[in-house]
Amino acid sequence: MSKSLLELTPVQAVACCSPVTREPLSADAAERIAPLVKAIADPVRLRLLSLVASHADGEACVCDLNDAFELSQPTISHHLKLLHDAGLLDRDKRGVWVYYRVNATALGDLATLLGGVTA
Amino acid sequence: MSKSLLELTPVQAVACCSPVTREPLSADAAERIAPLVKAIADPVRLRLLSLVASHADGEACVCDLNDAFELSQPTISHHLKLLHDAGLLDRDKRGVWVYYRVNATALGDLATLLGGVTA
DNA sequence: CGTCGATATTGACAGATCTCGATGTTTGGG
DNA sequence: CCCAAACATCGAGATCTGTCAATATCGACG
Repeated sequence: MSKSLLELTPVQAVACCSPVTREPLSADAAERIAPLVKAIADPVRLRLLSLVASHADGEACVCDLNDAFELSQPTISHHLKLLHDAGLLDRDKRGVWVYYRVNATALGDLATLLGGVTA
Repeated sequence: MSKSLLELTPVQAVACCSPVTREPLSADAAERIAPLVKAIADPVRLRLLSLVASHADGEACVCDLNDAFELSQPTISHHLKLLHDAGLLDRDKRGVWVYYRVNATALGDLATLLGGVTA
């Protein structure tokens, strides 16, 4: 992997912030938050997230996910990587198969950040 | 405006849906939700939203917003249009000035949709 | 070992997005 | 009227993104 181990995933960089509606976001904070939002700003990734989240046992095998779309395997792999890099999906390789599961904390933080209402 | 009056803004098309984590999102629903998320998937637009939301009286004049960025006036105008088209910002023209205010319901719906946790 | 099946990575291309300068539109004032 | 100021729209250029085919990697199993 080309990414430094010292780097934070977008979601880690965001967990600290108060809701967007409370006080003006600094340019710096906005630059850190945007990638996280971008990660879910795509119909395929929204469905992937949703599929994994609502799957039995809370996890889904890539093979299942591939079958749910009329897209090539590399394309699904690409989207999963983006979600994983953002910290929204955790990955678990067991044998030849790879299972993804939602990082609920990450999603929750993001929702709180946006909502402001949701305490 | 080139947009039909019968069309829904992204946020209107989304308000009906249950959280992403509850059940698999249909391809159709995902296509409707994604534009709304895209609308806030940019650092400038996140800051604009935040600036408007946290502004005194809950509204901000474009002139104030322009001054908060080192970007050209057309660029800010472009981003405000995207947020407005998504249904996240309401617009109110008074004389020569234009005031934007956050559509709290829209933001709340979006947060709920993502969080699932937040009831 | 050699092969096969499951994922990931790479390289390339089309289309979307962000930004700007130039220009248009609307409103209030002189 | 005509101008100036506030904001929007247009057109263009550079960069980013989604997708695929081809290929690499990695683990299981004869």
